[in-house]
Amino acid sequence: MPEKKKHDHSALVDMLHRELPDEEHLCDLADLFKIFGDTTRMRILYSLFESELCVCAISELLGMTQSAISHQLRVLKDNHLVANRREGKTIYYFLADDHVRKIIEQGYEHLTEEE
Amino acid sequence: MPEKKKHDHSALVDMLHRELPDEEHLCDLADLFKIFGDTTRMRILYSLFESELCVCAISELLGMTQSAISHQLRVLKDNHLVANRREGKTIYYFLADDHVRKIIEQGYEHLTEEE
DNA sequence: CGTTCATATGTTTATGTATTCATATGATAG
DNA sequence: CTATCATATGAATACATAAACATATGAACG
Repeated sequence: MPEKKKHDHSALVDMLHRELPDEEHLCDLADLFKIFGDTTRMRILYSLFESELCVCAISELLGMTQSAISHQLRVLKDNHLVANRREGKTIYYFLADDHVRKIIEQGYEHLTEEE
Repeated sequence: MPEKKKHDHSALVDMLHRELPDEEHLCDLADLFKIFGDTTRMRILYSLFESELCVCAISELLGMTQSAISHQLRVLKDNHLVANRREGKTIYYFLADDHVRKIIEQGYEHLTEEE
């Protein structure tokens, strides 16, 4: 039997290992928060709190190029945080889900209660 | 007076500009979510859901070097998501705030309701 | 159909950052 | 005060990614 040296946690570690959710779920969760973790995307999402907006309205509002906004809208759409509808040439984006609001509001609470 | 060309949103943009919270707040919010947006940090936080743990227990549990864990614990601590206490040579880390649980749970809900 | 407007996408570049490796701190025991 | 254990930190490297730029798609209109 192996000598027990130093700080030994094997029992605790074994137990917790059984309790932790799959790595995959935790990874998905991190990936979700990563989407919120960018100022441009956060500003876009916040813009859409009020109402749906077309791409060029968002560009003007945030003072950024249409390309930059389009790229980020794609990320948001791929992750089901926004959706869009077409009206002629114009495409309107809107929040896909009420969870988006809740997640952001929860984060906001953390910040404000901290100061 | 300037000719009105193309798609014009100036009125809408002006209005929304007044409604958007400061850039600073939105940036802070993105920075907060950025912390959750890393698999290692997410795994650490999840480990601490059960109970406080010392650094080397976390390292063993996640199968990562002590250094990597220490670096990430520093990020988490600087952002007030975890706190620690000393007991001799050992330092125990724990969740700093119940918001941490809530934010993660909210994200988890979004993921599960989606599939 | 060819032009124009709204949006999307591919590529490049610059910046941020997670991990590793080496080393430092700091507490305890002897 | 020296050795050892737990943890922290500094520097280097490797990888991810946001924005810019150029170009492509795709709808409407004459």
